[in-house]
Amino acid sequence: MAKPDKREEIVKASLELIAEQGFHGAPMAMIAERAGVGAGTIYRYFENKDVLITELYRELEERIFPAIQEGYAPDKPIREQFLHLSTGLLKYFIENSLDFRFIEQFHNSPYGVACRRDKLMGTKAGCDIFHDLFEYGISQQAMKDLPLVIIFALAFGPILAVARDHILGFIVLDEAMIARTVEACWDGVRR
Amino acid sequence: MAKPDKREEIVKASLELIAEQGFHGAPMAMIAERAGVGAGTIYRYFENKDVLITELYRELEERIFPAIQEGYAPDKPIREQFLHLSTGLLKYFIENSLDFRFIEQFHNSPYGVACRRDKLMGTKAGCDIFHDLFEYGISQQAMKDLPLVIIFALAFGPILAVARDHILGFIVLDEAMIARTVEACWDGVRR
DNA sequence: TAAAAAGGAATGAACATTCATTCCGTAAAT
DNA sequence: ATTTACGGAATGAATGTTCATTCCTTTTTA
Repeated sequence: MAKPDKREEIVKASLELIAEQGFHGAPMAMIAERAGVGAGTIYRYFENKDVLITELYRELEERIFPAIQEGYAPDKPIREQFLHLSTGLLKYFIENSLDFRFIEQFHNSPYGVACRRDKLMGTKAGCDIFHDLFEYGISQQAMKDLPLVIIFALAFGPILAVARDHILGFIVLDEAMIARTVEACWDGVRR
Repeated sequence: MAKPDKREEIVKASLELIAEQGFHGAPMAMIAERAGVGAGTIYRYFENKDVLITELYRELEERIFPAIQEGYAPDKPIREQFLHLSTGLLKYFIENSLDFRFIEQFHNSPYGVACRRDKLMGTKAGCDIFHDLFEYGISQQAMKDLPLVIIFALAFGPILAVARDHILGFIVLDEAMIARTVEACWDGVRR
């Protein structure tokens, strides 16, 4: 239990500190302290800080995509599917604000650009569900015939912005407001 | 002419370096070098790096808002006004990608949060045109009756995402595509 | 008791900022 | 007209701080 335990503590401490303070409010020494380990110990589990951060991001993705697919029914109408996935994503971010904050930091950093590129080029898995849904939606004329990148922007742009506003305390999103927001996103992409 | 010249060089160098490399690819020494001044000279014009960055942001805002108001006609229908302003914003970002990249960096940093807070609280000027338009649009039942923060998210979320994708080279936005994207944003906010 | 793991002080690189000095244009003095 | 004095602008080497990373010692495990 000792070994995986420490690793986990380190990852958790990194997530918290980076989410709360940004990359630069999270020096290795502080991560070590919060994780309750020595500074050198981190390097037994992660080659360097970059690897730690990249690994953390990977682990978050692995949590998120299964979570939002909960109860996903690929046979329902496109609109329903869209609402289901988008609502799931927004709720996940609201309920796991540390994850959201970290991911935002990550995307707005040198790491993030390479990652985005991989994703769009299809090199990387993860957004596949959305990717497939959008392609299907367009082919069925249920959604606007725009490049996928733009559909992604129309769908996720507002979701991320709203999640940010909620987490920063600029607004309180209850069930109803979440539903109305996601509906509005659908209005943006639907034909 | 000598005095404003140096200051301007410093601001320009900062914009370029921060936009291209992020805050951390822009040490003061490098800014000084690119500006063609000594490292100490920067401190004759700006108290410290924070002040330099904040000042730079302020100057950018002063350029942007007038630019997108070009030809704005407050008597046209709400839809037209929305399309005009949003198109202007998107085009500005595409044509001034350094500005866009810097602003994104800024918003995703400790500076940015305080700034957003000020904006939403109405403490800060700038978004007034949008603010007013949205409030009017809602009151006229032309736009969805959602909190302003959410309307902002629906309108600007996609615009910023699309500008980012264009600048990173994931897509090429021509006139037609810009128009279709902005129309889609309108679909998101309109009743 | 040997090997693996953990610890944390020591190291050195990167950085923002400072400050003693130089430079240069203007103006007073001769 | 030439020299001298002055003051603010500019400079960049020096400083002190903050980190990521290393390395050697101590502790735990097998």
